[in-house]
Amino acid sequence: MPGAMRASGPGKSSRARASSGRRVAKRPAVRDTASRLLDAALRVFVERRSTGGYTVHAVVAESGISLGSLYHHFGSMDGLSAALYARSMASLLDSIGDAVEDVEAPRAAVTAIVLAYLMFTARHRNVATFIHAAPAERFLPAHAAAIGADMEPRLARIVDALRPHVAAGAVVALPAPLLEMLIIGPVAETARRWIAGAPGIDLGEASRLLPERIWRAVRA
Amino acid sequence: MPGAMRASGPGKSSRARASSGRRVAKRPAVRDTASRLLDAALRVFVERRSTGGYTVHAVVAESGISLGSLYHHFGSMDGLSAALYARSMASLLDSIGDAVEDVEAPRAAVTAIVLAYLMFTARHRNVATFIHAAPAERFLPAHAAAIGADMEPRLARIVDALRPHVAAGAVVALPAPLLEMLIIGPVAETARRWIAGAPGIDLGEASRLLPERIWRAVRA
DNA sequence: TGTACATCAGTGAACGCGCGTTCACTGATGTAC
DNA sequence: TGTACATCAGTGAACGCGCGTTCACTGATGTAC
Repeated sequence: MPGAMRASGPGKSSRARASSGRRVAKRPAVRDTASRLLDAALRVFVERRSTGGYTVHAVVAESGISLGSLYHHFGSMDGLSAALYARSMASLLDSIGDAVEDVEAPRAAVTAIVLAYLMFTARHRNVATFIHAAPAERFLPAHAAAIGADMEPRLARIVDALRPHVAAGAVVALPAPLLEMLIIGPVAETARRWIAGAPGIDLGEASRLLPERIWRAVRA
Repeated sequence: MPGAMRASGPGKSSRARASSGRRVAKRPAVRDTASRLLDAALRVFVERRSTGGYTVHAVVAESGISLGSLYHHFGSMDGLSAALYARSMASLLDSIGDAVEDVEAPRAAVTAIVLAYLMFTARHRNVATFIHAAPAERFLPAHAAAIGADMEPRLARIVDALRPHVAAGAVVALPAPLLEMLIIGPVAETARRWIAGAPGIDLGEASRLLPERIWRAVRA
């Protein structure tokens, strides 16, 4: 009985068939198993967090991958959560970094950051949900160093995009963290409430109205 | 052995002595037991959340009040958490409401809200910690209605303080939620990071610099 | 006033469930010689 | 090339701990008559 319905998931067999290149991949890549576990963890977190259903056993059932394999790759449930957080933050920060890259005008740069954040939230709602909820979970402190190291260069890329405009006097010369609060604060709070389903929050409306107002807050 | 160290906590006996009025309170008021449990819950949450130590048994040990009494008053662990959240939010919203009341000028009103939020965070760090972390816990959905009813009039008081300035054309006529995001967003994010111990976040500095910038974001 | 009863705050041992974790195992692939 | 061994992804039954909750109880106070 155990394992009866598990033999041929959509994963291994179909992928082996699909790779019609030089070498047939008989053993699926490590990345595959790990990222399928992360995908399952995200779904379970978003769908069952409110009922306390975010558990190893639920992730294992959702992914169709064995419990032992999860521990083989991530060491612990907290390790899995930390890896999911790192992957989620990387995705968000890269989206913003890509959007602001090569934007010359200061106002356009601020607008690009705001719109990229809101668009990411709309397009990857589950990821955004995890990003905003995860810091309150208990896995963070233990993995803070690794996560910080992963985020640092991605954050720096965004900060660097604004630095010349501050130096040139186009953006107000505030301490960097406060400048970040003025730009990210309203956007993050909007995302948070939209995710929570608060009434009257419309990401399209926010995208139209917030950039102008945030620009006014930070221009010199 | 059990109960040996519990007989004469600072609570009952000293309070009975202190009330030297007409009638000696032989049985401590219900509010006392309930609020001592809430106080203990807050301490336990702040001190042990990161290690998963926020549990009924920990709250009971911290408070010196029996487990059965906790269930008598709050019905469940989630009920206790929800009550703590309602009390915490009421405290924050009342602080802001008091600060903005009777402030005439629009700019002064916005400044008062910002400063009241930051000052509350600095003065009641534990309460602010709970306010920001609690929405990610699982007790909220079940008690959302009761908590919302408790918050509604307090929130309305703050919104009403700004409404005339929007009507008079001194504050930009944005949808109410977006106006709220522009004012509360940077402040809430600053508070969150300060609580998390992020480097470079200084509430005094934020109090000096943010009001001016937030005012620029929302003035017409 | 005294007696009987109802109400309610408060107690803490005990329970059962479900959680994260462990571990002995299989089998495929890589490596040495 | 074949043989022996090492490595590593993957498996799932089993375990023990600690969590939230229950419940039969005590004793103080309020109420009826």
